[in-house]
Amino acid sequence: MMDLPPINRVLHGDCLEILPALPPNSVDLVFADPPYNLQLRGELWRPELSRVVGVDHEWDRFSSLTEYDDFTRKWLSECQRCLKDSGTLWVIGSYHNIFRIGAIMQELGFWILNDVIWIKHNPLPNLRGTRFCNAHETLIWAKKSDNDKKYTFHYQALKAGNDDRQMRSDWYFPICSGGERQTRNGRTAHPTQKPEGLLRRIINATSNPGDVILDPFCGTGTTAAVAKSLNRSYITMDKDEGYVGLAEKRLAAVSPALLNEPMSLIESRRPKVPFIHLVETGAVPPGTILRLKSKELVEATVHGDATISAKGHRGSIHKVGALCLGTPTCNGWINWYYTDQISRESKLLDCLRSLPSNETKPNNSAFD
Amino acid sequence: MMDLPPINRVLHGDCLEILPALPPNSVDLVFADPPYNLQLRGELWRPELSRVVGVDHEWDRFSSLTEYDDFTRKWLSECQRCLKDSGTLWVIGSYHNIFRIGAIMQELGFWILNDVIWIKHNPLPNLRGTRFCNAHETLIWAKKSDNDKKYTFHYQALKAGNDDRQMRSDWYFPICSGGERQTRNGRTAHPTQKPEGLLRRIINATSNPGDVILDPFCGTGTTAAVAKSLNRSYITMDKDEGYVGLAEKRLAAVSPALLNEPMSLIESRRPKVPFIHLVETGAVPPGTILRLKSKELVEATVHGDATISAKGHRGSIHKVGALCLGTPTCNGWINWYYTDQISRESKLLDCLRSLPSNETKPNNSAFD
DNA sequence: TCTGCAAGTGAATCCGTAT
DNA sequence: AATACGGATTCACTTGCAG
Repeated sequence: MMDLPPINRVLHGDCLEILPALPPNSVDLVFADPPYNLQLRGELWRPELSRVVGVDHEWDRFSSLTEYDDFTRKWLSECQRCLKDSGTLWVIGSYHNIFRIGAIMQELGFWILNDVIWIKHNPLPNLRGTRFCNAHETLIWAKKSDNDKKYTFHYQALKAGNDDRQMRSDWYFPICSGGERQTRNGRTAHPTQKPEGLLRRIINATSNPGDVILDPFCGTGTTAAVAKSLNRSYITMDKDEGYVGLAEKRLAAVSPALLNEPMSLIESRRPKVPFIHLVETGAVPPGTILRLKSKELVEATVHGDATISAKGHRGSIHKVGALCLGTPTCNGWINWYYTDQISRESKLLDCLRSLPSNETKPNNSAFD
Repeated sequence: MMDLPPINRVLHGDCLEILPALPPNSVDLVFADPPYNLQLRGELWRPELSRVVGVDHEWDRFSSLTEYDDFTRKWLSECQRCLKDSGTLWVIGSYHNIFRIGAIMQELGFWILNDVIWIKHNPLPNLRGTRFCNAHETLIWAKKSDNDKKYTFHYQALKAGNDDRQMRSDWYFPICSGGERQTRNGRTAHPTQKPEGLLRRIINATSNPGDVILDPFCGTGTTAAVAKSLNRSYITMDKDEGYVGLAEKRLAAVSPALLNEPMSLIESRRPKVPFIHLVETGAVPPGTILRLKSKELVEATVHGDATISAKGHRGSIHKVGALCLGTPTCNGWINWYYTDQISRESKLLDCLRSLPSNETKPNNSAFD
């Protein structure tokens, strides 16, 4: 057991060996981005015949679910021991691993406070059209245990920074790219580097300056870099010596913020409501007739799948609009009119898009 | 074991007793909204499954977790048995129970296809200001097993309804309210009634008209009501006789949509012209030289049997393209160029198939 | 200096039918 | 059941270079 925790250094080694040597009840906040156990099979190619570089690294390979669970239980258990009673822990994962992590956390006695969804504006698309595009990752935020100790949560500051509305569990950040993305020999250094904005929100929201933050899976050192810039201390480690060196170099270039410097917090916007939403919520039920903004009268019928059909064409409001108008492109939102059922007025579809969704509810059950 | 499944009725009883009597391999789609407030051993479970009730904290935590796990394993296992090999299952939950459900699903051999986040426009705020506002719920979509049977997924229709962009894993629906909310004696009948729009998307996206949909936790009957309105059959049940009556009444008022084509219509594009057709009709006569879209010049000769040859390879436009490019796969239509005999321009083979739908890509900037 | 086009890329459990 | 093979499949963003 170490007498003093190894603060503000990047340790080289396996967290399962280093964590047991840390003193108990000494850490204020844990952020962990463990291997996801992706289990990729074949190669994946983009339609234009470039290959997707998947995560098929040694550190993400486990022989079985059981082996992954054992690994998870060990590092979570050690983090729990290191946490102060008032401390909290964040973990991030995807559907491959997050259910196992959450279940084990509950078994270890962690007290879940929230799950938070990081929604990516620019995820990798589903290239084969076989599933929904995987556009998010899940974070779990939990107390060390169901104790009475108060945990750090800057509710008011978060609210003030969020247009005076309380911060919700859906967070919007673009994936890490551009200058923030760490490189080695001109190539992406780590396949799963997390955006600094995400860490900035986590650390600002759930810790205080001077706190000790533990990240057992250092990678490119995002947690440590943001912690340092926000005047927190960090304890971090990685099995891969290359990442240790990279993180050390990155950290050397980070200077702590002087005061409450305004943080550049890059956020992406929430996606706009697609046409299918209006159909599903009953604002534009199947069978609705739309009219095109054109010289000749063109009428289209809305179908249950939110496609429309007119003049023998079927597809999206945009495609069918373009085909009917004979133009290469068409923004269906500002070219199709519907009849408002109350005022009997003809209105642009786009008007329905800006309505709060609770005003677009049907009063009848199901579709007739 | 029943000879005929009890289609389109609301059964009264515990799903753990009714499900075992259903025939195996008979259900196309399962939607389950399992409870986490359970009355077991005379003890009302709290939303937090790991709530410590008694003196022996460890024992109580594990006792309540394992009881919930046993319950979960049983109903999931029965649903899995009832599912066709091509069938898929949806479950919805919150951080209180979704991690246990997901972990058990993986242990039972379900193959997760996506986790999907239902983001609520109007969630209940966190009234005490102690956590992030819980503004979402998590859905898991999974195949019965890791088999090679094709599951139903209407990719193209979803894309068409989503402004011509593939549907993502973040879904936006307001919570159920207004006329859709079921009441009993003027009060909310069920605390967690799901919005019909959510079920509409699930059922439209992952089933076909005529399919059998199983919901082991009927509640107010949202799944059954939407299934009926979309011309699907349903099997559903509830322990609570009050809910059975309520759901029956609700269902009696639902009429199947008249206008309801299968979503797959949009996917059954007009049959495309095979390459041999172009050779036979003289559009690409034997002897034509094709050039590959690649850095080095690769030329191929078209033969009378619609094979091509280049660099010692002979076969389809796809196979030879892949061999010349060194890629595992290649869509020859969009990688081989021919010279238009009139304009003398180099054009993609795909142009000869002339698909109007390809010419009307929306201009994304028009939607911002 | 500015604009436009081409190329590159990101935690991915990613084909379907006929023989 | 296993294999063969035709051909279907991507979104938002950044960087770099040409003009």
